[in-house]
Amino acid sequence: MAKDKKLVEAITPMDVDFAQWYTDVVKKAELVSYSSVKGCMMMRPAGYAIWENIMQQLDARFKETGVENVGMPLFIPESLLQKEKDHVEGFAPEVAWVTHGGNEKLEERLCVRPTSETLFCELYKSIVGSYRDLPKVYNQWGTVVRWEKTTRPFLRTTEFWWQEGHTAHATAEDAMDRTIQMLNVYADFVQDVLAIPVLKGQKTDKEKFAGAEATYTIEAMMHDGKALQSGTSHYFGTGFAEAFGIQYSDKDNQLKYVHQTSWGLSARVIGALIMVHGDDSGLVLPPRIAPTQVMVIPIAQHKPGVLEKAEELKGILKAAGLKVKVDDSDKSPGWKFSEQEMRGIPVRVEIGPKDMEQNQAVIVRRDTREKKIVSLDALAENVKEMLDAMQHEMFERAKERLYSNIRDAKTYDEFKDLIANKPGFVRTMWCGDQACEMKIKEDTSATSRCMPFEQEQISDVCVCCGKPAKKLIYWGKAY
RNA sequence: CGGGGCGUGGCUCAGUUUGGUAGAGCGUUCGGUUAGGGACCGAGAGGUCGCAAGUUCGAAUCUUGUCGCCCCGACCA
Repeated sequence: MAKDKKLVEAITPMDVDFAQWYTDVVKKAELVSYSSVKGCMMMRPAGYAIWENIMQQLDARFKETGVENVGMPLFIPESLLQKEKDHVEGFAPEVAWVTHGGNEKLEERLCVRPTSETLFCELYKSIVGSYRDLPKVYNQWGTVVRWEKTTRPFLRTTEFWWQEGHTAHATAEDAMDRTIQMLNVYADFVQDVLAIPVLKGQKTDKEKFAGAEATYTIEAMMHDGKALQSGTSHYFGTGFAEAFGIQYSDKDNQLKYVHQTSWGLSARVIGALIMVHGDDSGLVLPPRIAPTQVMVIPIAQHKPGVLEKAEELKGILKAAGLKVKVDDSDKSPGWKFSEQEMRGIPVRVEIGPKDMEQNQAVIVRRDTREKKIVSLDALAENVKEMLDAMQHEMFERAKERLYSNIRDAKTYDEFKDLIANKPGFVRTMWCGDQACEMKIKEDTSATSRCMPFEQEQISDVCVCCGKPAKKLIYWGKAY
């Protein structure tokens, strides 16, 4: 067995420099390339295929709940953006403006959508008149632009891929139900498919979406203990409806404002996939999201029959419903192994002359590197079993890491010590006062992540000011 | 927007202190040998040194300006 370092010489080890490790993995797995516009990334086939799988599987889940897809404009007139006060204040600092069409200066400048609440409001105003028109549960897949100061592939880019759902309902209850329903869709998807455990809860007023009455979030913990907000669902009440005049005639013949929601999940979750599951050899993809689940690697492929056998195995595995490729490139086997590992392909099948003599193949699991010699007659069953075990154990491992890195603090000294010296989240009681939130951020650079739905009383007083506690809340350093 | 770093073949970089007309490794192309953890030999292709102005007989190197990127902080999915 060769020295391990040879396998990964191109990737900076996580422990040495986590940020550099992340960048290396993104590049070596060929997920993206940088474009000539700062913060705009070009998603390459390996990266886009992951996003395609996310879109397909999430979209299917949306549609089961009655979501309909639409396509909305890229541009928003300044006047439209400005209709909701909190919203425009929140987004104005980071929008890109179009001032010219061809050579003509525009009478009114247009912003490139940073999010599309205002556009959906414009649409709903024109198509909702009666309670019979409700609810409207629309979603769009697309990109938006936010002029970020600093950018990193997937985690924070100027233009990013996402979906944004926007709904209008007759009652506050219906809107709130939808808000929570979509948060649960996100949580289930991220946990079941991406194998990333999340904490569900509500954002504080300080952290909530510009224009929302309440924001709910799923928070994931990266390998370095930092938080990544991985999906959000907002309850708007009638704020936008009042600003945009979206009213309907109810059964009682009264004119009423609609109650709205919006919810979004972005390609940022690919960053979470990398930072939750990746290791020093590169990406590790959960089988359910991997664009290629099995790579068949022929050994000594020039020898008669080897390539043919590899293709035959691919056929068998495909017939069993798996996504399979054969690496028939003119590289050495060692190269191909490393390549498969960097790209995070869950299982590889090694097939060479020695195996063929014995009607067997070697199958290797990406996350644990567990090797198994299996009879070709039972190949598909064994590979499937391995994929299932991997999916399951990846989630369990991540969950174990998440919960073992959440610590309770009752006093402020304890809190500061934990934030400074331990990776992960800290759980405390909080008085609900924004002043304490600001002080904590000032003192420790940690921000509130969420107030979990399952509330407990772990102390009677706020960890910061000592006043009576109102909420159990998670804190952490965030991406 | 503050702090730090960096712009030289596709990539990573050396050369800049002391000015003399551009180099290495990797990749790539062709030919051959190899093959169970990043194989090897031989031959080739590929660069107005980020951009602009200046100093000089002569600038990758010195001066001034400018643009861009990366990393760390303040804000966001």
